Amino acid sequence: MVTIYDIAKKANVSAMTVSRVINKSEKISEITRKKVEAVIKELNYIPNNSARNLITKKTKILSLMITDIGNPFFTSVARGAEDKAMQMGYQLLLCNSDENFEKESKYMDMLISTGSDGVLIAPANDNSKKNMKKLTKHGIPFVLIDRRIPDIDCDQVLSDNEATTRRLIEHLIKQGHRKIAIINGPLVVSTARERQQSYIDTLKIHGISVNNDLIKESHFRDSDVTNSIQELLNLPESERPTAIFATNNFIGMNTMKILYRHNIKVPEEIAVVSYDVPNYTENESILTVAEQQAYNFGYIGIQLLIERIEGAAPEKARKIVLPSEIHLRASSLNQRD
Amino acid sequence: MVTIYDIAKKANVSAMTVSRVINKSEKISEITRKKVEAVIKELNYIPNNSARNLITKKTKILSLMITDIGNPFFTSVARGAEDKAMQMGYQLLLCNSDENFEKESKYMDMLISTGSDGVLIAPANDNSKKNMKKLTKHGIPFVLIDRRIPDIDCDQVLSDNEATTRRLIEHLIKQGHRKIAIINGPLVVSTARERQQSYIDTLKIHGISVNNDLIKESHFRDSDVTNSIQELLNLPESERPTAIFATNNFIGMNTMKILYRHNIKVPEEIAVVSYDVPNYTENESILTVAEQQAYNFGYIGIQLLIERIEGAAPEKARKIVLPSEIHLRASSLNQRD
DNA sequence: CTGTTAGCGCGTTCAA
DNA sequence: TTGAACGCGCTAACAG
Repeated sequence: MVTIYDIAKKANVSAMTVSRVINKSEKISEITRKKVEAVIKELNYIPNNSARNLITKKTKILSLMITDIGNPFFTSVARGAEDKAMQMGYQLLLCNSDENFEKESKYMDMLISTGSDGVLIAPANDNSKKNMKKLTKHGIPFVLIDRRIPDIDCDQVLSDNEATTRRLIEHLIKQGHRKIAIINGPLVVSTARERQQSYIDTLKIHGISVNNDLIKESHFRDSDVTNSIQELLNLPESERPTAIFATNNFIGMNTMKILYRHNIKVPEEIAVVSYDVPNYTENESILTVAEQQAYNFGYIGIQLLIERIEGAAPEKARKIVLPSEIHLRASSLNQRD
Repeated sequence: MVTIYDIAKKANVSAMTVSRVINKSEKISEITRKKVEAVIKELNYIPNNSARNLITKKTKILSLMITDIGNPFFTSVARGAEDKAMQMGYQLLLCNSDENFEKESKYMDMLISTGSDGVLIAPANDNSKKNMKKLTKHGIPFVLIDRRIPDIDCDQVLSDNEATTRRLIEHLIKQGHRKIAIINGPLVVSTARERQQSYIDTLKIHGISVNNDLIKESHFRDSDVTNSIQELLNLPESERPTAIFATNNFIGMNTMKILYRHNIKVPEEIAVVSYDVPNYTENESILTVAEQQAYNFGYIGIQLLIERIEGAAPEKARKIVLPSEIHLRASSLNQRD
């Protein structure tokens, strides 16, 4: 391995001078700089980051903690994060928590050990608070995306859960629906809570009483909605929903799949709307969706994070809310429209 | 920051003993081990990898170089890679080359500097050979996935391009098609070449002459097939294809989209088959596809890589070929079937 | 089984 | 503008 000492010897300078050249110090004569640079190129020297990190405590590595890169939403988040990180000279470590606090914790230790300069995180659930405290204790800045955590005050990039849900539900109401079911993720996740609250509030505003039999809790990942839908279908005619609000893309996709299996016509028998889109690369779906700015969650998140790391951020935590765009499609539109 | 010395002092042992406990050395008495572990937990100690790497020359970081995490194929690859890496105690650095050699090179320098223990790479194209040589020069093992590179002998995980293409084309021939077009990626990519060769060979075997007007070169990413399809449609009736073979998922998806825009009925007017699937999370498409074991490309690739890194691999390079599974769907099936 | 010594490659601090 | 000494946190090699 080539070290600064090898360079120093060959260039007839001290190691320190070489170090200065590498770190683009100003206080180097043009002549010695050229000389050292020549030797560096000649010997194909690449600095040892481990040694450097040991002193500077900086790695130029950021961690991206998401629940699953397989979810198209997070795939786009990752792409946005990656683009910004690369642009700013950082590299990105990928972590999939699978909505699991323990797995998240394990990653957390690894990324602290590696010396991540910062973490962009969509926390598994409210328990993740412990992991956030751990980061704080280790002096590692983090930015929350998609999901907030009670009592954690930090930079955040969030969806407009209240407004988007309201628009989705009001759309259904306008289509004549009064019995609207919600199939949600676990309520230990902030987005699930906020979407559910907005669902309830919107119904009430429009004078529709909330029926708890129409509120189902499933999972955002591995969202097996078979039982939920079966229960909805088993309800007496008077209660049976004419529309379903799926609170994330997987739930939306699986809801469509299961309804299809039950030979239930969408939207004639049951209309469906989904928060977030099942597939960001395709656009031919019949599903009415609220499309989030997934890419920007990552891109802006990393931007906030780097500003924080490099001391370019205001002391006060920043909260960015990214509005969604609703695409009305066949799954929720009456034919007469 | 808590160091092994803090632990040592509090546990009344030497730093070395603490180090041994951390590294799960066998030669530690049960009693001292428990004692040390207790203090580690109490002080929330997390090892500093930079310091450790400085000595061991290992970072426990692997890099995954793919062309685009936004491509569902590579998303699954990434998930498989991540799972195996995590399981083996490694972390994964994500790199998107965007099918671009220059971008790949830039990442290459970064990951060498960071000290990746190894690289799992789907190379941008044949030019990537230079980057492979660079890795070799720096003693960094790598495993090629999806795409091979001429004259580079190393562990590889590849698709069965020849056989899968042949089965796809023979399926079309059996459906009565004789004028079969191919919309391909750039021929500087091995998979494009192999799929095209197999397409040509299969036609010849079945006594169908190859018409160069039916061979179109597009891109695997940003695959704008508008022109290619326009040209195909402009062909005189006698030459106009009755079927299209799309050589990757994006091309397949976009082909469907453009045909739809042209109001061309699939499969009645033009049948379509695609190598690789546009969406791994959904299964309701009408597109006939060859589904690759994307997850295993990543999972097995990382396995080979780690074996190589840890000296557990045979000297001879290993070549794993993962067969695809063909799903026959409406886009290529005659109604009378 | 445990401890001591030395040094990994580099940047900080200070002196020249 | 340049250099010498020191130490970051840890582990290899050896000694006990």
